[in-house]
Amino acid sequence: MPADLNLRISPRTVQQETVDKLRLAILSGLFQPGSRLVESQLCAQLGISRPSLREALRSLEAERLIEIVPNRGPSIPALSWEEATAIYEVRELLEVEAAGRCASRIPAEQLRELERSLLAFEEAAASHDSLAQVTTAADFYSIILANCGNPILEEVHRGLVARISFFRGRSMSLEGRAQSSLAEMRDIYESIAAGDEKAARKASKKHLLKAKAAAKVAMENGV
Amino acid sequence: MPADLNLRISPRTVQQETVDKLRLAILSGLFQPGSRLVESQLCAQLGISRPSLREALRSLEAERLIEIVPNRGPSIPALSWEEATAIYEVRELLEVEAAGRCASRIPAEQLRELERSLLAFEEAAASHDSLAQVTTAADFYSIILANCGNPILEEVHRGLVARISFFRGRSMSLEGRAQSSLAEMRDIYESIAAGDEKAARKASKKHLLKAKAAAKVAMENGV
DNA sequence: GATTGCAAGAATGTCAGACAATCCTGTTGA
DNA sequence: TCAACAGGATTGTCTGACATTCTTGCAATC
Repeated sequence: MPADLNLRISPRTVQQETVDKLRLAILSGLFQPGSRLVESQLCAQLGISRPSLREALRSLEAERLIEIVPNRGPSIPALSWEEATAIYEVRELLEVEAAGRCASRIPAEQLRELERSLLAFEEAAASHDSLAQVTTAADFYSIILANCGNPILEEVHRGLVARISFFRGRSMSLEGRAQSSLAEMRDIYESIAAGDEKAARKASKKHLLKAKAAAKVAMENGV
Repeated sequence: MPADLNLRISPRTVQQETVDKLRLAILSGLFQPGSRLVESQLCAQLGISRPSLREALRSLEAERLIEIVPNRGPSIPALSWEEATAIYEVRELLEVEAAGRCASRIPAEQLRELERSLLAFEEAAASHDSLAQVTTAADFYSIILANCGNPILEEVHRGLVARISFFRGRSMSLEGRAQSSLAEMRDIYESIAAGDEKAARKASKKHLLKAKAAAKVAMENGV
């Protein structure tokens, strides 16, 4: 029996469920940025006790998905454009690196998976379902990050992307953004498929810069 | 009155104090890797209640400084060399970028601060106090990261460095490591002082590669 | 009318105690 | 020797409580 086969069934605790539910709610924009989360209300809605909720909130605070100010409680942080820019810059650093590494080491099976996710995004881009666009695009990146050979890169990237999900939904719904995004992602895919590390980095960098620019436009339009 | 002047005095809560105390304890190696942290014991030692402790533990879990397995409780993760390598690689990515940016934008006052920290490390290197060496070296990086113009870069870097503190103490006590580390750091400082971005990146990269190699040796020696 | 001061209500920070579910360990029995 | 089991230890979760702090509306003052 392989040693790394983890047979432990990890029971899902109330706190884990709560973190997942709240994270999903935040990422899908259920709460307005700046709005406060009242513990007693959340307890009632989630059907859990206050200690369990507070543990979950501490986890989300450490992920920077919420802020907790002493004696004021938790709230959804309003991301400034400066912060978003900083995140995009670091994300670029990580994603470019991941794409480059991925080009030289992705297994054939995973490459097919990447192609599938590209096709899924193509379909979403053709429709006008911006939620599907964001989801399928996220899948595409996830596969790249998961195959770059560095789990930390993946972990950090996931954390950062979560924090700018607010902008990604809005920029994707800009006129023509989905289509040009598709073209850029196809470039990335083809560079990786060709095993061309340098091209993959270049394509990835270009994509990120355009995504950042689109996010800026979306923000300034105040969509 | 400037809008960004934060006059709010933020009261320190029990949970914050606890997170800080435990983090410090973990980083200074008070707990053996793999050892379990028993809630009731920690409560007694810290003089706090279990709910407060559990909140603090969730924060530390999200920072990846401890692991919490359902029904087994918190423990200090034993970092494998593969994980440490992955962290060193991402750290390299971030630190090289930060050094490069820093070279072209650090204010004169902060540059002097950087020089002071270099001198402090020099002093520590001359002594055989490896704790002082790690501390002063950390100060040196902190100043670079704080002046790279990207707070996210700094934040992510801090999180990663914390996780490999275990190795840094050990590698610094290798024969001659402190001295060669000093030479590398002086290179970085001088490149930054000269405003030479390219040289700063190069020097930073070289330093990181050597640090990683030293950490590997330290680990294999099983110090 | 605008501002200050105050008081009631709401929300948070923290604790104590409880109990079921799970894990760990040593003993017993085959 | 190995498997089953019993007991204690530990965690997951809840309820309830209370002091402290924040918020808000109203009254009083300039």
